[in-house]
Amino acid sequence: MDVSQLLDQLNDAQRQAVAAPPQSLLVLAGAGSGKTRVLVHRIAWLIQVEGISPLGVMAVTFTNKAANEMRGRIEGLLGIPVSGLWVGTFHGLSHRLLRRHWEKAKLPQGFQILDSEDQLRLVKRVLRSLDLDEERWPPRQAQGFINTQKDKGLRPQHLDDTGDATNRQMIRIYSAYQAACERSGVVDFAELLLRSLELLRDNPDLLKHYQGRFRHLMVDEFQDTNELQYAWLRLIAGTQTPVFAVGDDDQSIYGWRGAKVENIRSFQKDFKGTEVVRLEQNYRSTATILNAANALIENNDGRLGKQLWTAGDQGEPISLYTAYDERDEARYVAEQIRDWFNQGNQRKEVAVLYRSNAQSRVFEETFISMQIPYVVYGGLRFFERAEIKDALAYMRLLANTSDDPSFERVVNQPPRGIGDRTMAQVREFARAKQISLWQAAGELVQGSQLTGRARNAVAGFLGLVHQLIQSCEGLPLYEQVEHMIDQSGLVPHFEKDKTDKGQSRIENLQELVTAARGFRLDPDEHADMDELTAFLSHAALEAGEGQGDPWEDCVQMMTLHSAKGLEFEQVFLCGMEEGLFPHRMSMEEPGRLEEERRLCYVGITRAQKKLTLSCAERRRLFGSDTYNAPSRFIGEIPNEFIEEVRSSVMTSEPVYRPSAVADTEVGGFRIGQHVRHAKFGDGMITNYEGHGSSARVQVNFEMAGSKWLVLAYANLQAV
DNA sequence: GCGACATTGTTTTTT
DNA sequence: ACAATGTCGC
Repeated sequence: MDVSQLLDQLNDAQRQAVAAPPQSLLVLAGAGSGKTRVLVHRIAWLIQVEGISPLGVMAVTFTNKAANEMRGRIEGLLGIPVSGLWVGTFHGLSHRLLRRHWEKAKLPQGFQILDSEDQLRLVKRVLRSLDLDEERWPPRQAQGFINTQKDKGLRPQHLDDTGDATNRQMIRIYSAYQAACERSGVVDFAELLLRSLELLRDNPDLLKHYQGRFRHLMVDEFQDTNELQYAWLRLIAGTQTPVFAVGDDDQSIYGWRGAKVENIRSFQKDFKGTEVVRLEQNYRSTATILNAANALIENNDGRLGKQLWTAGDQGEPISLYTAYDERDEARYVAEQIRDWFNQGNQRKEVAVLYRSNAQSRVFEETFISMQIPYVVYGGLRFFERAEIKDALAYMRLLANTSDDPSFERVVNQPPRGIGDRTMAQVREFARAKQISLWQAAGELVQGSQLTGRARNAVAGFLGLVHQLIQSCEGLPLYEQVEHMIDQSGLVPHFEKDKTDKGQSRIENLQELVTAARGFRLDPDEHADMDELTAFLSHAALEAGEGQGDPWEDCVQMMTLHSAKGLEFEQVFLCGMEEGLFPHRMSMEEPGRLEEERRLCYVGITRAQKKLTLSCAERRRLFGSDTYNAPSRFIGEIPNEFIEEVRSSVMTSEPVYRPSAVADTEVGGFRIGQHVRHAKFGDGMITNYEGHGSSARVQVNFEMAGSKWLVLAYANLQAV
């Protein structure tokens, strides 16, 4: 393609970024400002104009989807398939390095990847082996601790024993967990990154090789990087390689899982001579929507600063619907969508966005009853289904018999009489001799420790896997999967469940064969792997699509988090209520509240033409009624952009609708009332939920701040 | 090994 | 409210 064309399609700021001299650059790309476009054009520019070989470019993203899209668009732009260009996720690229240099990384060649669920199972097992009570040491907390440490680049030996008993125990758990991983030849997600970082750091020749190879690094969604990812980037970049980082501090919504927006600031210090380019022209939304978004985000402190603008029209005002309850809210949205569709628009151009997944239910019920097709994003994905994970565990044992987590998973799945008793013996034996469960089981069967029934059962399982290994030798991947499904006994086992659940499990197993048949080795991605290992890694790193039928014209339903990066002509932002959004768990801390606000900003900026906000006066949540005030975020949008709407039809609501007094009164107190508490002093009731003895009120105390109190115990005095 | 019953937690999610 | 675990008795 003609070089000049690369720049022709861009605005000034975009062009400045794309054609920048080869130095580090920070692109602050507002929502809808053509971020991916700039990234893709920059790569094309480097290859075509700067004469950089595709081999010299690495582009890192967070999701596989983003990586695939980027690769596709680069190839579209250049008109040829680009091989040798490393485009992938942090985890995918780390994985690639580890497979290529498994020996130097001190990993077994057939190492397997644990997803979060596998990891949690393993943590539980480690806790049991340390004889720790799960009540006192919640597995999830231990898992969180381990991942947090790894995300900071810390190994157990780096952690200080602060003298705190909890901390000491956590370090002990982390150590034991890590030892279990090493013995089994498995790595968790964080380990992929940390291990590859250590690989490069501890092998200067390797590091030099990769630093020499990659002449340019590109990072997408830079605001979402955590400490470890940023350290990984810095290591690979070294002192010479320019990094092209694209991000938006206003769209940082993953702080809760370790993302550090601060990395954006550090970037300018860590990479000397970094230029900053702001992309502020928005090509997505109407001026009204953008102005609302700008006004909202102004309420956050410490932003790098950005003002989105558009050359387009004002567009329609933002609608605000205040519903009686969540059913009324869903009904209103459904009607609006029906009208929209009847006016000749597509349903798939409409998104219903909410803060938490539980909110989707009412919408689903309403859409079904009104016969509006919809898709919900973000359920269980294909490779995460229990039956698929069972099947994959068998396949993993074929690849690596010392994979203890997989052994544990299927040793008695389907049930074959190997109970806790027997497994306890096997585990103990394995621990004593420092060998894998597989080896331990083998030796126990050989020896005389196991008796009659248990011995037969274990021998049966070992024989089954042995036989699978032999019969799969040299077969194409999908035939291996077929063999495994035939011989494992999983199908007869699931057949016992006569419900459609059992039926669908069997269908999924069939689907796994299809997936295996369709699996193609990618020469870049899977260079150092056999077909089975490549397939298993693919399954762990790319869990497959959630639900979603791209052919049907469906309303799109998803959480605000999963909406990031997407756009729709019409967007409904639902459940705009204090406690729900901002979520109750994030309301107290200023930092977390700001993240909620950014989430709202993300939601608003998804809309191209029309945005509707909705909230409900009463909402049934966790079994009891809650009465939430409208979200503060609604108030942060200037009134001039908002138009309150009423339902077009009379609802049946008045039948149940209690009087205003009854509505806001509980146990003799009402919202707005001033009360006194023995310990917290004076305050005002701002909210309540539940009835009778379980009724709780939220009181904003003058001195002690906002608290939820159970009315029955709080002994509040009216002031 | 399975079904019945109790307990528990319930923001967001990728890899 | 409700689903997803965990526990217990046969």
